[in-house]
Amino acid sequence: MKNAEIARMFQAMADVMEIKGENPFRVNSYRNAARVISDLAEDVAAVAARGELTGLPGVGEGTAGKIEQYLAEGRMDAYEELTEGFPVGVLELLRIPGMGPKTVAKLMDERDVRSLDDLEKALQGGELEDVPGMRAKTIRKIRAGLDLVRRSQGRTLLGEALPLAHEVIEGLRARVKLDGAEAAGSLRRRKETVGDIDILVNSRAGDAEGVIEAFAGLDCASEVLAAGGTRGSIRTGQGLQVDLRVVPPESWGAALVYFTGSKAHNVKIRGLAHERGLKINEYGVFRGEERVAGATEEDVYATLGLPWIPPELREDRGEVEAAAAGALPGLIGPEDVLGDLHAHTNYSDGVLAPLDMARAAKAYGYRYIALTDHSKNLRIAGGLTEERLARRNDEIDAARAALKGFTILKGTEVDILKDGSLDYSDEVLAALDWVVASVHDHFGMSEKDMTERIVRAARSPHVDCIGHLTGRLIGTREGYAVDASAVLAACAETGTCLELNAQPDRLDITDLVCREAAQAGVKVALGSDAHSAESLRLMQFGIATARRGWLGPEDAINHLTAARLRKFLASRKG
DNA sequence: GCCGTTTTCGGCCCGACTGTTTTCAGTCG
Repeated sequence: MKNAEIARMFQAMADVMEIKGENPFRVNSYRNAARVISDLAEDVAAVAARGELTGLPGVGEGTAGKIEQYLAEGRMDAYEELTEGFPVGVLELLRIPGMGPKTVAKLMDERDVRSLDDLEKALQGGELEDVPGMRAKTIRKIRAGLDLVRRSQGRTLLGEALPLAHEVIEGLRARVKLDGAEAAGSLRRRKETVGDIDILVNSRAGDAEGVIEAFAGLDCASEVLAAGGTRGSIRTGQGLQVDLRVVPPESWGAALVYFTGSKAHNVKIRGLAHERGLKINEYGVFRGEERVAGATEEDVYATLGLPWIPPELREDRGEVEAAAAGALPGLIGPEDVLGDLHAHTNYSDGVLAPLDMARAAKAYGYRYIALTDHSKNLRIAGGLTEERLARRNDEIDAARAALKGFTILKGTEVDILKDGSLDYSDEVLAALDWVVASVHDHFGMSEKDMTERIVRAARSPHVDCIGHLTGRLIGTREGYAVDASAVLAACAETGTCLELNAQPDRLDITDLVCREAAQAGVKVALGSDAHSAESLRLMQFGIATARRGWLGPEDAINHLTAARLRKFLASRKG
């Protein structure tokens, strides 16, 4: 599947055009194409085969032609022409907060800065100090931004890594027969970012070489770093390293435990093994020379007197003690999430009409969806004036009539203004079923001011939920400074929910705050923040984070049926 | 480059904030 690769190319072309100062509308259309392709649930090649590329929103003849050329020839003239002679490192510079295309172009022209390393040197040498229009504050901001990008470098979002891991495993299955294959490591623990992908394959020694050979021959392998008897290593087009290990059946469970980690978790269970006179490694559990377990994870944990521990918990955050005490939490799963509580329609910045979005949610298996379009303050995202909100609500009424057996909640993602007041009047908010309140501007406030701002919103009787608590964009933007505990305390007092935004680059609140919320008695509201039918499936990353945060079904408000949810909301307002 | 029950050409992407300025350019959501 070439979706990610093609999306990346359009994104890169947009970046280059922007630095070169080309027509911003044209740039935007490339970005739009990139987003549509990466959001696509199916293989873009399948869409192309049906001749339906131009049916995708924002894809016209030009874009379709480029995609078709890439699918047919593995290259794209437009991409090559644009990027020829353009230093690849320059695009990295755009990831620095506060550095946009103009600044990048200026530093390129005036100081020959062509990469993060060049920028580092220029900063150290004080070379930026006499660049026109650049003074101490700007330079400090760039310095801080560079540090942030450096820190996050080498990590890939779960949302990118997981589909890639599936692709690798499916690719292997298509070529060789496997008894079992699973992604281990931080990916299996569903950490928000991963450094690389570790894949284990369960196969007899005699078949190992064929597996490695198939692995090295995968479409996504742009470079083969190693290919031995039982291990292989490739690098994908996106620059992500994938390691493969072939493990014999008798060691499968032990290897899974060992390579899933975390390191701290493994240290802990090795300690337990030692107390029992056992030795545990990636090949099995041993008493002296004798292997006493190893074929399954359950067996391995059982030799330590423990039940199987879900991978998401394996961080040495008390899970081993809880397991020993028979007190592991029953974790929330996809089947427990009965509806999505954050989604946009084409009234604001989504792509589907309310009825179509509801149909998509129903097809996804939900019983309800909250349509939470932006409020008027957020103009760039098509925030709704009161008039447009009323029209959207009328359209929801019509959609309700057309879609029996499914509940559509009239919602909003209302901006929390600078002073903590809301972007709609109490009257407007009172008429809605579900109100998510989010911060979208003035990120630079002090922690004290930001906390007061959000707490004030949380205390509004019309606010059902605080959206993306910190506003972070993983690897791109630090969240705003906010005292999560203070917000939790306010939410606990008023019965306001806290959103777990499932977008893979947000995952906001974090796993740790999830756990704190549950302890504080604050319900978590899972929302995909979907802007299209395809992005409804991003919910899986929210669920993964909730599991890492030890949440059970009852900790999430989405576990309520539509009727109970309405009752709960009514009781809050009453 | 895309798009069209106002348009096949001319809009689309607006406004606030920041830092550098003395009237504005760049970034961001």
